[in-house]
Amino acid sequence: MTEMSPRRTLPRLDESLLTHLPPFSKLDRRQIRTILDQATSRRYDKGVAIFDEGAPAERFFMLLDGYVRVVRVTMTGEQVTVLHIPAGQLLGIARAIGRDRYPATAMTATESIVLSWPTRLWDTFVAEYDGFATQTYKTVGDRLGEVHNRVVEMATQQVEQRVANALLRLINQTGRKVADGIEIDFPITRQDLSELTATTLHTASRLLSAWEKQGLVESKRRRIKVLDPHALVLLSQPKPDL
Amino acid sequence: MTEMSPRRTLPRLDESLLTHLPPFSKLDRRQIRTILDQATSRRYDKGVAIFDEGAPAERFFMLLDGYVRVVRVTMTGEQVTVLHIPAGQLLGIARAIGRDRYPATAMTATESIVLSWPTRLWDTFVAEYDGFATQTYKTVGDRLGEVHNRVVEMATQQVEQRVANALLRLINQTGRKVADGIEIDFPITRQDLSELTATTLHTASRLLSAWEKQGLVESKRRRIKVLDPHALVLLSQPKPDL
DNA sequence: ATTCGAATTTGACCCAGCGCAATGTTCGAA
DNA sequence: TTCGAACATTGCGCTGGGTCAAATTCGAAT
Repeated sequence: MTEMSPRRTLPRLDESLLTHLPPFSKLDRRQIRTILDQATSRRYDKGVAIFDEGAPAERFFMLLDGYVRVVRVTMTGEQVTVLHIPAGQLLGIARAIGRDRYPATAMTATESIVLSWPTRLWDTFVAEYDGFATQTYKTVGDRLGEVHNRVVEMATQQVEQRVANALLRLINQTGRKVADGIEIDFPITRQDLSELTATTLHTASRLLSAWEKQGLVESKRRRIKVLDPHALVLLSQPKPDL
Repeated sequence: MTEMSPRRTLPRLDESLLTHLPPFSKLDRRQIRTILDQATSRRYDKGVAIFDEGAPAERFFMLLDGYVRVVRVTMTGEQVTVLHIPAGQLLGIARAIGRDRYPATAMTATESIVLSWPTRLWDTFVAEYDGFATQTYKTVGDRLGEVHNRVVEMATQQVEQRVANALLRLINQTGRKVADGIEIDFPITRQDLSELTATTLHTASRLLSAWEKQGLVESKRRRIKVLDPHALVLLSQPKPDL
């Protein structure tokens, strides 16, 4: 079950895989073909590390499908999720920021499909492919912004607000509309949610229970469905002062 | 007192100002001369904004002397210091990450001297000056790492540890050795310290008082001197479990 | 010297949310 | 169908640190 699928280079990756993704969107068919031919494709099970903090940055990656958490582990062993990366983004781009080791661990939050290239090709990509660098740096900027937001959130918001916010972000990024609400379309445990919001499993569970009683959400094990997003938005807002 | 010194282009900025700074260190005299001739130099009083979150990124900056805090303001008006920028770094480089507005406010933590250029020149610099882009992106990477650290710190550490850490960082970055310890060589209030560590003025004050009683630090108003850095390091470490 | 405001200190109170612990539920594997 | 492991719920007690309030000290300006 924790066994990995073998790494393999698929004989024919379809070009349409990349044509819509920002870093490659300006390229022509031939260029994309070249890029794909140099890529390695691999599937990862849920919950495994794509690369580890501190390891030499030998490859860089494009997340084709799935979801990845960027995680840091403290000296005392607890995990903190620093940010989430959705499908369609590059990751492990240490090279872009002048590092030769990965600054954090990337771990799949769901089963994922990932392309990768040897880091050696990075400079080639930047030099040859128009818009590649620009788009990449835009991504870096977005991430910087996201992490800034996390800092602000953690500094100023209550746990309840943070959890509400996290849920909202999740349904925005990976929400799937269903009959009576929006469902997060991948398995997420209370534990995951607590790591996202820097709280404990217990508090997260209590909050979800409370919300469920109020009819805001509905959740079975590992599945969360938001029935009333607007009410969550209200919760995520700081309390109106008296 | 809150009056600003007039912006002015100094007739002769000395080239040695820039030669040692990473983004420019690979350039020759003539190139640096050109860069300086295009620069505007300006002094800022302590506590004023160099640029504001959301404003069009019309210029980018090099902090020659002083200290700058990158600050975000929440909808409810409280300030959160996201990171600190020491002299010798670029700032306001929205352009580098594909933004056309500043994503946060930069505010002087001390009196500061700043060079700036119109954003229009950014692409020129990147294109013409070898190593400029690379070095800049390294800076971006460092900042990303720093903010990551803040997230981890805030997620896992107690207030006491965070404040200890903040002090240690301050003495590392701007510490001045004196007879019986290391002094932070710019005025810093308890308030400042609390914003750095996401706590309250009161708690920060209590902690410093306690440490002063134990002989770890010594502080008059706006001045902090660390007598026993090692003890602080111990405090900054998570408690050994029983 | 006197005044005034900013910075600091300290005490008293209180509560969000963490730790602990026990129990219940769901699901996949055998 | 049974079993075990992973996931979830909930009660209870406790405390770190936030809030409120008041007093004190320092420094700079008049």
